[in-house]
Amino acid sequence: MELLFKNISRYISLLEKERDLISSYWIVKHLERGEHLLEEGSICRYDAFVLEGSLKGYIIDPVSGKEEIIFLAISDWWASDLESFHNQTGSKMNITAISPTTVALISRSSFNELLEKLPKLERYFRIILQNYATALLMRMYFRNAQDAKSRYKAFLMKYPALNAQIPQYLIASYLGISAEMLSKIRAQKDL
Amino acid sequence: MELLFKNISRYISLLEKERDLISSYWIVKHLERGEHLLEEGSICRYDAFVLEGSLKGYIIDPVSGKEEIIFLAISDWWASDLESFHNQTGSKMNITAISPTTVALISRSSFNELLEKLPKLERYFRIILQNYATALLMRMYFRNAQDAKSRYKAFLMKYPALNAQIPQYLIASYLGISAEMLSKIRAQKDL
DNA sequence: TAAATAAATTGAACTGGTTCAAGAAATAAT
DNA sequence: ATTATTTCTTGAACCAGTTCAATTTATTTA
Repeated sequence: MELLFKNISRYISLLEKERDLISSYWIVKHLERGEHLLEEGSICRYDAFVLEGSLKGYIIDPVSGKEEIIFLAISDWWASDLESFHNQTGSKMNITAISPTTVALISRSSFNELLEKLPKLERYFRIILQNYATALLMRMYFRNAQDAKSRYKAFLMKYPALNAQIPQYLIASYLGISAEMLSKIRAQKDL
Repeated sequence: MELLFKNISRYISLLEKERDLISSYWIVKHLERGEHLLEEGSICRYDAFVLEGSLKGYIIDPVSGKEEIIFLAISDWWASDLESFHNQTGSKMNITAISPTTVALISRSSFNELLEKLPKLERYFRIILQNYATALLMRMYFRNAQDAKSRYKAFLMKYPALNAQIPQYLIASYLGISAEMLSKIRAQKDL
């Protein structure tokens, strides 16, 4: 939980008793490799902050049955289906542990209650969403504007920690390229 | 400005004097067709809310010199380079009026001051950013998971107003396909 | 309303990346 | 340790969508 406080403290300052208040709203949960945090069709009951391990968020193509990676999350990242969590509607997404993982969870009702009791958290969430939206916009741009190799190079620069922890075929899908293509790119000597 | 209040009121309630306070922080500006709101390299000084008309946000490819549409914005939408605005750093983006356009502008310092005086606006911005991030994630997903035709069909369903107001070649770029391809898709009878 | 400019269309040649298939290497389970 | 499973690699055939080029249609502007 220390990790979450540290993350929040980057944007707003917290008093001792505010930390305690925040703490009381969260549940820590452990997931085995392959265990689901969210399954397609069900409602995203919890917003998750990753304390340790790694998760993948993905959509299964109804035709080919293939996983399309939507996001990857490791320690110090958030992982949930924003839409499903906030509207409490059925999710199109699956979230599954890639490796043994520990997450801090908060339910929708707790989330609302916590924000009412501690309105300055609105600011924290506003800022991290701002950063998230910026990152997403660039990720989308790069998918069309740059070829597979440049995208992988940019990914290596930006997320070395992800590259080290996540299997290559999932990174390929995250980048919007086939696993075979990424393998061929990595085989090239001029990276 | 009434449009902005209406937009905000969808998520939080505003008192008469709060509206007045908000009003005092905004500048209304008119842009001619082709006029720039933001140019690559310069700092995004204002966050813009579109009152009337249409804007395009785009990045010019350094190699081909082609415009890559990042976003399209019409009446009742926000339009700015979030990253450049919040960090006051040089932008990679251009924002230009597609047609004669009226925008409401707020500077970074006014934005901060306004949020301090009226903290409940944090909540408004948090929620619209949440929705924005959700929309972006889906837009990115569709670019890889669906073919050009399905993307255009989904676009027609989701943004009929955009389709009616924006030239076809800009919509093509927004969807991540060539103008020629979109022309061919539209020529097909089974849309 | 005519000339100039911008936008849309169409066809042919091309290509970056996919898909399929089959084997090798690495990792996990017993 | 050995087996089972998952991940990675490599090559060949293929294709959705691009690029280029030339023409038509629509929209501005003087």
